[in-house]
Amino acid sequence: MMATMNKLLSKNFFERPTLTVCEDLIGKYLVSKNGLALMITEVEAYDGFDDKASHASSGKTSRNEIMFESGGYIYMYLIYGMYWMLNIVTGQKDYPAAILIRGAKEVSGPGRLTKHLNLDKSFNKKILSKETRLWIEDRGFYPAKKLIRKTPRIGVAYAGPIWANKPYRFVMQS
DNA sequence: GGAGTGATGACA
DNA sequence: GTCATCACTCCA
Repeated sequence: MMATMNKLLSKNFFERPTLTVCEDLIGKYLVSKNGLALMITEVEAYDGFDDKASHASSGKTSRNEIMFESGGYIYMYLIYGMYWMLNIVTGQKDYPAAILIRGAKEVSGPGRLTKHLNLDKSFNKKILSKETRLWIEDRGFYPAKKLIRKTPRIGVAYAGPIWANKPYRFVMQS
């Protein structure tokens, strides 16, 4: 009988195209050093210079500069003065892209997720790794692609109809 | 349906 | 320096 392998995803997993990484992230485990491991079930892509819903749509700023790095970095930002959003940078250097982790099997909602894992600004610009105390593992679970629903992103009406309606949200059916 | 909350970015 | 905005959550 084969033992279950928990494989820590390496940086090159995140250096691929954002939408591909989104689909592959569903069913992976977000693990923190305090022992919590949550199965990722909902993510959103923010991809490229032209994406009007992305923080990077108007160029590089001190807040979003980490989005321009190569994949595997953590981008944390505060929203509505209360909630930290956890994003994983994707793609190649100088191409701004990231994935918002919106929910897990055990915890739904991006703000609740970070509160549950005690994630805040201190994780910003760090790389996913055991040293950082936050990483993502492949635990051998691969959901059927037809169980991954693609929908428009949440809360991005400000981006205008074209970008608000892009099917950039990936949700695993429960 | 509506309020809370404060860092950030745009503009002057 | 000002000020509007916001990749959300909770309570009614």
